[in-house]
Amino acid sequence: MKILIVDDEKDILEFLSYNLQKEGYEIFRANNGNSALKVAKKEIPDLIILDVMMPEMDGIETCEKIREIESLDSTRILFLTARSEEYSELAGFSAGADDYVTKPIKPKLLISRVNALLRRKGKNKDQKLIKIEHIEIDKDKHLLLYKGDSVELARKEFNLLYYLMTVPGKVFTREEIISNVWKDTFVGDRTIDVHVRKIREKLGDQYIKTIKGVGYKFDV
Amino acid sequence: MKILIVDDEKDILEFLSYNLQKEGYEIFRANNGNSALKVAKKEIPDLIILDVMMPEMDGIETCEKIREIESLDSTRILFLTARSEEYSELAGFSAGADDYVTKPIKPKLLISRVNALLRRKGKNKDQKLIKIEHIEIDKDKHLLLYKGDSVELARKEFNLLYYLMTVPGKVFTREEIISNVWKDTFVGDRTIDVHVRKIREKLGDQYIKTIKGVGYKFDV
DNA sequence: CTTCAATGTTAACAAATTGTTAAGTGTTTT
DNA sequence: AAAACACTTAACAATTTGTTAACATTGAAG
Repeated sequence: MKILIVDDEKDILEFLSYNLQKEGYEIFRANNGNSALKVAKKEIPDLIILDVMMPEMDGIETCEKIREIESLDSTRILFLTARSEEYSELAGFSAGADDYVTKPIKPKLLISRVNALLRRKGKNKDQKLIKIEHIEIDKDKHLLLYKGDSVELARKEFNLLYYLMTVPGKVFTREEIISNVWKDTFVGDRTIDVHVRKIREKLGDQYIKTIKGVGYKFDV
Repeated sequence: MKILIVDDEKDILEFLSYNLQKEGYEIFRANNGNSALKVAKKEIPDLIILDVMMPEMDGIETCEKIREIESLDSTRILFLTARSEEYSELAGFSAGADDYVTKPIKPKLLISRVNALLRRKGKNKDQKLIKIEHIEIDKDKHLLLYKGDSVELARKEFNLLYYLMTVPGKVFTREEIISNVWKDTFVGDRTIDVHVRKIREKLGDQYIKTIKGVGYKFDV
């Protein structure tokens, strides 16, 4: 994970770099907004730590400019702000910041916030588009294509198939399926079977395989 | 860009008008909440600068009323507040303010905040023109062309259709639609359906598709 | 090759969701 | 001020989806 630190004070740059490098992050630095933009465009960091108070272009403005850059739309932004500048918290969030930390900086706190931000970022990579042989499934569009033709699935059928396709070949137990597709509602024994049957009706029998005594899997 | 300044103190009105006019903005004035509402409805300013402390109707209340006016839903609101009135910061944001500046007013700071707000507003014009098959939609002109002919949609119908067309094919949940088209106002369950029906009446049934249990999508 | 638990199938029913109309309220235009 | 329009809601209709019960079939263990 790459982190870009932007501050006009050398001491703070050093201090942060040291602490975050220890955590295993790859660090880049800039000492003003313009140089930050340049580095960010080139390196596409996962996180940018911005000091609010900087001469020329301040953190807020830099943040706004960063948010205009398409390639950086998944980059997180964390602000450093003096405790007194209370306004910056609000302005910062409205400029597109994800979090902020007040000075004086406590390394432990900063690191935990950084870890949290990047953990949250990494987690968002659940696949929304899965393609296996002739079958494509797009969660956002709620669309299933079989050999290029759209196949209509009801919500539960869709969710069930999607869930099985997230790990092709893996056998999901009934228990796993219930807790992921049905969440908290309690349903009877045959419910899954009926849904599986409806999917098979529409897609053909060969894709969802029954492993007797274990569960179901999606396979080609 | 039009700015409406609302303050009961003549000096401040003068001071702000002078400074913002220099920046090239078209200025309107009001010295109380009621008159502000009248002018705003007529002129549809891009930004309203509101003093929090005013006799009769204060800034917060005025802001709330502004936010209830349909035609002003893309208008930004900036509060002027004395440093001491910290409560106003929170109340202001929850009333729908976009930013605030504390008195005493520093012209340079104010101007940079105003510029930032209006820049952000102008920025949202990516995708203001969407064309899909026979359907063209132009957000600025509030214009919808179907096979070259203009089709009149009411504001909510237009906003709803526009929102769905921003990502053709993607299913938008009712929740997403409510929070993007209706912002903070709370409306009942059937409201979306009724608007969808009206759009379908004018455009034909084939474009907005219902995904039962999930939401609606625009598709060709 | 039986046996029997697990799974498949069907249809009926229940539940959830959406569609439609009309009426009430508020807003804008004439 | 009246008329036209826009928006929301309520009430009910229509539709789709989800679940279950009842019975049939399957396939692995003995």
